[in-house]
Amino acid sequence: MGTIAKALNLLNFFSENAPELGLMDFKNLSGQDKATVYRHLTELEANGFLEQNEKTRKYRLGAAIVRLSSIRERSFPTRRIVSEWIDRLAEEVQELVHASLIQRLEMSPLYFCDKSRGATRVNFSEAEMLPLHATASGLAALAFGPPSLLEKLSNKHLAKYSNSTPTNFDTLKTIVGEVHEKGFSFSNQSYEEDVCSFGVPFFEAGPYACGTIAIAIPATRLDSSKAPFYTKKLWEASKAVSRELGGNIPEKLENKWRQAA
Amino acid sequence: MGTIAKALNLLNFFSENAPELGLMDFKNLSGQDKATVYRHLTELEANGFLEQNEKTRKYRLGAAIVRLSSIRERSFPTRRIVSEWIDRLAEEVQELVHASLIQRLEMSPLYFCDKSRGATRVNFSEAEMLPLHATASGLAALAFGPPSLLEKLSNKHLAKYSNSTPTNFDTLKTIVGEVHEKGFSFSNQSYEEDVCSFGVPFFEAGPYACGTIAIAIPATRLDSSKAPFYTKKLWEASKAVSRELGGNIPEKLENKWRQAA
DNA sequence: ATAACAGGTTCATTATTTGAACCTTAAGTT
DNA sequence: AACTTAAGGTTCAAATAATGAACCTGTTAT
Repeated sequence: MGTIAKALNLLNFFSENAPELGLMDFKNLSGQDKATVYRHLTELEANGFLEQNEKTRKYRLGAAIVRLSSIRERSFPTRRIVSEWIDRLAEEVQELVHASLIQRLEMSPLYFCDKSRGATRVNFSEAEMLPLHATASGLAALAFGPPSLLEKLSNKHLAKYSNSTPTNFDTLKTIVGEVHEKGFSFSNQSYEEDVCSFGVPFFEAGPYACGTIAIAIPATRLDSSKAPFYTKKLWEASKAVSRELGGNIPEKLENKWRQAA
Repeated sequence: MGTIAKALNLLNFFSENAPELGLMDFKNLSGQDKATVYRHLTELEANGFLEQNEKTRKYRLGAAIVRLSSIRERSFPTRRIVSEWIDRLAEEVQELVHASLIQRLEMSPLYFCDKSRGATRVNFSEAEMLPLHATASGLAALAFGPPSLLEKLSNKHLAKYSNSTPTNFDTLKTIVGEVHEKGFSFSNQSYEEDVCSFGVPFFEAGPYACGTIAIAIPATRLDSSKAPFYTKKLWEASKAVSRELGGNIPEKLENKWRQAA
């Protein structure tokens, strides 16, 4: 891991629950030497990627990130477009809905909205990258994203998150094949115990998905008779999002959705 | 400049007009060796800060930036809060309004909205950092932000952007004193020829401003009798934004505003 | 066919990053 | 008031990672 990666990786320790971190937090979380971490933090701060609280000396994500994000969103307004439809979908299904983008061999959360009403709710963090092989999002990405994704997983270790996580590549391949066949993915507590989810891909340009939309539901609340309702709503949302992003649902997939609905 | 700074600096070449850049663009813009730039780009991409268009091989800002920005905004929703009031202010004054945050010795654009109707409009880029000594934003930051800002400028070269840019530190100090006295800043084409602007500080925590709000107007359209109207509207917006951010307008400043209005 | 150019790669050289140890400040304890 | 602890921050020789000239590859234009 090069210096740049080490420095950027420090930013990944922030989350909604940990919006401010001190030098020692970074040291412990990253396992790097204090001096190294300190220099990286200072350099990130000098470039506006971090800001330091003068009093507590803790660091928080900086203005440069908001500025760059804003530039990206003005040219590729993925998040704005996605968020509108996710909000609507969350309202309709009354459950947590999230959208994520394919980033290397993980899914990077882009937006989420939780309108669930039951006694329990799914814990979702925008800071946490999602694995491809263990989540409905990831499976939809593997089935409809660039084929190279699945290939690249073939020689990777598939981490076991729960009893139902597919850890064998051939099993995964079979599952992905089924997802491709059905036109949506389903995860039964394969990432987090007690959470089930449905996922569909969305498209920005070219024949392969750039991201996914998923509904996550506490397993105890899942009513399997509602599955067709969830998938139908996901398809509608994906079509809307893809259209607005200037993307096309591949013809074969769109036919599948039309027939099933 | 360390490796990290060199890599992060590459991200600053993006703008609304240049949302995608190729290897050679970065090489020319940064003046660095092609191999160096390439490795930096790859490392940024591996960490999600860039994405590469498979066909054109050009790079654009990546999903990680949007994700991190979203984490920051969920904990410190500066941009969301500011944007609401900027939109409203822009509607009221029918001119370009922007908010920027103090970042080191520059102002980092946070949000802007242009509702101007005249024949000309101010060209504003979210990608471009604003100098402290030559813009209304910067002067408001110098007058009401941390006093260390002005101190740090004392041994810096003050770049001359136009005939009316203050390039002498003592002149600048006098101007900043006047801004402090009046409770708002005014720039008469001191950054861009043909653009005048009014600026006020806003507050998040502590006694010093964290950012500024400014109205930018083509010089030819400026009606000086409207100055009291602009400053009054700016004060209202700053009070609203600061309140929502959990900040306080320092008592002396608030009194000044109350008397002038 | 060939030239021009952008993207991408290599490897010996060079310069930067690294980390153990040290310093400083603030808060809590005796 | 002296002591302890822990966090932030700094130093400098040693070690490692970054660098850039030259080279390769693929695409486009003539």
